[in-house]
Amino acid sequence: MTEPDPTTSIAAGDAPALPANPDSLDAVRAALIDWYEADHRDFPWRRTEDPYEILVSEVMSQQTQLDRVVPAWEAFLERWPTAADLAAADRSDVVAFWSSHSLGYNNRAKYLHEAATQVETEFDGAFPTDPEGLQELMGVGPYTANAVASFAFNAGDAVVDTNVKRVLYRAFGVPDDDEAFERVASLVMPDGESRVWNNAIMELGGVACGTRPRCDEAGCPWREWCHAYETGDFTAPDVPTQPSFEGSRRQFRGRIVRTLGEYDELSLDELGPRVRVDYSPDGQHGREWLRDLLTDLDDDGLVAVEKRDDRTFARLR
DNA sequence: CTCCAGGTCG
DNA sequence: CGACCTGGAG
Repeated sequence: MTEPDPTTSIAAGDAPALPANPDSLDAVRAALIDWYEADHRDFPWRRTEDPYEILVSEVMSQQTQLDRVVPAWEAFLERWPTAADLAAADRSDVVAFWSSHSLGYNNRAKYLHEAATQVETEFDGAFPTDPEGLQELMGVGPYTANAVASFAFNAGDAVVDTNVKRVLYRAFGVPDDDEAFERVASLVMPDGESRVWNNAIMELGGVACGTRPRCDEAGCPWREWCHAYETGDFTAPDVPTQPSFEGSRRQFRGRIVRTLGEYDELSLDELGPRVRVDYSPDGQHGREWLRDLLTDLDDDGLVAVEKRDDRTFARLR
């Protein structure tokens, strides 16, 4: 019989990359875990295995840079230390907290509150421990379910986010295809090691293999196997560029929620000028424009709109 | 100006 | 598939 060829690619595509030789695959795995355990950023949620605390960190991290998440995460947990505490809170308080801490996407505050309620009412106060169960929770999709299962219970599959995709694309020539990323990510993760592994590969994507690669500065543990390091081609998968936030509908939705978080209730003409300086009741950006935004926020369950005495009032819901 | 742990819902 | 959020860093 022939010896296994150590350069054979497991990844699809034409770039030879991930070693098929089991010994080499073990070496690839061990190198990353050793690198992570030797030194990594000390985020506070990496010191807990409480699924509630992990979930809060994951939801916050999806939209905000990690350094800015830390103080918000600590303040949130100080105010609502457990899922039961959060479930018992008024949703408007949770949304107001979210907005005042500039955490973005107020809908996620609503989802988090709803998820805590589900844990209390549908799961008897105990988080599901596997990704399938976790996905039952509002606002928890495949990504977050895997992350929580991994970091809280060491029971997840490989996490695939844009960081992981970029690492796999560069290092092993995995084609820019979601199924290929899932397959290779799952293959390279050592069985039963989701907690340390997912932390480690995301750390790699965050500090060594970002948009700007820092292979040598960060002491990347995969240099000897890395296709990009060998060729000098550090192209990364295309990430869809998002429309500018400035002046967008989203920006004004955010301002409305933040403003209502500071008041009990406001009429249209009280709210308008606080949301945009060029508000004029009958102008281009007037009552009609504002009422349209409030209607959507009402539909999203974030704001309550009420007509009284021929006037319209809004409050956080 | 673009990028950043962008993923989830309807 | 479109909508949803922020602001600092580079």
